Amino acid sequence: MDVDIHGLRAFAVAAEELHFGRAAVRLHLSQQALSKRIRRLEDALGTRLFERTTRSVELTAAGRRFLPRAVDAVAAFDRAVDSVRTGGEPLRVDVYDERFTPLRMLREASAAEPPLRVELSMRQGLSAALPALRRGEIDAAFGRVHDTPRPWPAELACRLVRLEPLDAFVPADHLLAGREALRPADLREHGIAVPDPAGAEEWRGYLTRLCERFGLPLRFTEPAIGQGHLVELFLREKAAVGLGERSIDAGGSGLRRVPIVEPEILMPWWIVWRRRDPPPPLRTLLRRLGRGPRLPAPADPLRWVPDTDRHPVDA
Amino acid sequence: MDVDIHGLRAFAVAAEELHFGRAAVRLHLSQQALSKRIRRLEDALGTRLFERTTRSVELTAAGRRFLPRAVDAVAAFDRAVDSVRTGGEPLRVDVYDERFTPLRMLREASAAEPPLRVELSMRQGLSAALPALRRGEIDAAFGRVHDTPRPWPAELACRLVRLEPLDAFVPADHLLAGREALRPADLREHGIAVPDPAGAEEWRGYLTRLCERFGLPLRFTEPAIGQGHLVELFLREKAAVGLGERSIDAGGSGLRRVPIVEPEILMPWWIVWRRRDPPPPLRTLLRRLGRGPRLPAPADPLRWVPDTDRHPVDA
DNA sequence: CTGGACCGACAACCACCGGTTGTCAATGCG
DNA sequence: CGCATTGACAACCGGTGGTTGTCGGTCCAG
Repeated sequence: MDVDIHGLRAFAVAAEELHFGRAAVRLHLSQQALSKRIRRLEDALGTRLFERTTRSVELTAAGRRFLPRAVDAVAAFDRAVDSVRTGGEPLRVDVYDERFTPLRMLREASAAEPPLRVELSMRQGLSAALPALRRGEIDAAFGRVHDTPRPWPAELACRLVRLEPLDAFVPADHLLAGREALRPADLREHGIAVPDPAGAEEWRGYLTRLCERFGLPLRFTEPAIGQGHLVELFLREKAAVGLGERSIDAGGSGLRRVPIVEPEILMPWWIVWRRRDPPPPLRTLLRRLGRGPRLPAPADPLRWVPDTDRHPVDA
Repeated sequence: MDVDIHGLRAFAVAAEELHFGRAAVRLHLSQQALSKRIRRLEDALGTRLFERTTRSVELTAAGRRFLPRAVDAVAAFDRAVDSVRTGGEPLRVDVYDERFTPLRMLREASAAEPPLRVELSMRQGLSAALPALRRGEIDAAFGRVHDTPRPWPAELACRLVRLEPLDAFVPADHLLAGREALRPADLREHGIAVPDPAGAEEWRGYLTRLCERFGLPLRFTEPAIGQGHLVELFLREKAAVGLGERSIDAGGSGLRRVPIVEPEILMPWWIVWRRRDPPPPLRTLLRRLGRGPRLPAPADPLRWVPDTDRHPVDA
């Protein structure tokens, strides 16, 4: 049982409103929670701050005496917090490429309260991002950790943060364009086309394993530069099916998106960082990204990742 | 994840100590809990406040910027709480006996701003004070924690707060009255006389260890009731030397005080309280009493305490 | 008088917070 | 090399503080 600044703030707002329901709304709590909080404060202070009836709330003499001091303490607290909140270093994160999920995840995570300042880089693959991470040039990188050079560097930690479904993208006049959904086996006679992952060996490895697993012919187009270019590359395909993240915006381009199901083909996104002494904004980011999804079991008929991705890299 | 005043207080204390272990003691936490609390604060603020190695703790630039603001916020918070707390319950403290150091220490500490309301008791020994403390009848007690019954109760915390020198007190016509200072060995042929500590086994233990260490004959007079009575008891001694705290006022009584040096004989005063949820006035008192003195090393030629007193009781 | 609206508080529930203990890794020193 | 010191990680768990559901008291209109 202890007095805390949140109690003082709750008291100050309730004293201003003299109505627990309105004060609760301002504090983003339920009325009951506010009632409890004020009660706890009174118990901790050993005195009543409000006289309450079912219809009115009034300050006691002790409450009136306390109010200016409480307001002062809350203001001093806010000043202290604000004095340091504005001056932090930006978090430097590599998001692989703008077309993919990491950028969106990072945007969402960094926009929550308190907002994180973030500096982006797009090295298009952990081959380039991991050395930068190890040199301290960036604080974190998104990518696929399997099919990267072994041994995995001991100073790096990683965590799976997303399994992004891949869908088929075909021109509107493609044979498969009218389908509601496709199974991987449906792609076998057409084959798939994706932009060459260039230096990103981990994604080349992923695609190779995907096509081996489902017996799909694989062709790499020229590397894509931005989403618009990707859409163009897919539109050029006459037979092969473009394969891309579900989040790709194909609207208005003449490109049609068809979900792949049974199993969904999942693209595993991991975040990688230096284990030792991560800066607090990175901790905040990691917390906001959460514990990540569960990997599908080997025999899961509904979701697929490569077998390699079920094994830990950072033993 | 939220910033709170306890985080600010932890930061302020850690910034003052620049040593997490000592700061944790002051805050009545384990070191790990403090480490975590600081980490949480840093995460919530989005910036590092300390640079830590296994051997040193330094403020960052952000930490230095934040510190005065944090101190200000904590002070404003304490002022607010204390402004309404003056109507709270008095702090109940046992000071052993009016003749000794604890009463003076408590008076000084409680007189500081904001003043603490205190209720005294004098149970003359931790044998009586500890059960009262455990029963919640008092909030704290002063005494010597060694040579008390084992095991030390887990719910009780303690801290050394003073090492009070003992001096010799002799009638003006005593053989040793003209001396500027005495060494313990000088007392050997005369022996020492002190009032019987009655139920205070911890002080009986202390005196026994003292006399064993320096080969001093020890005699207990009748128990003393108040300082005036103590002075009378010492004046009655023909050969033996009275032993008492330096702070005893012997002026105008015909009693002469002679310092004991090389080594000074130090009386260790500890404060004891229930670990769990100490009331805020007790927190304030503990803060004002400070970290306490350093115990002399075993081989220190200038200051002496019993060997037992160098070992922790609250393991 | 009755029914409905308003308002703060009680009760039950539970996610998670923040403490503890145990242990580890890094560092410094004799 | 062994030992001491120091901050942090890991596992654990009691309890905190929120939520939803409900209650009792009060007021007012029909």
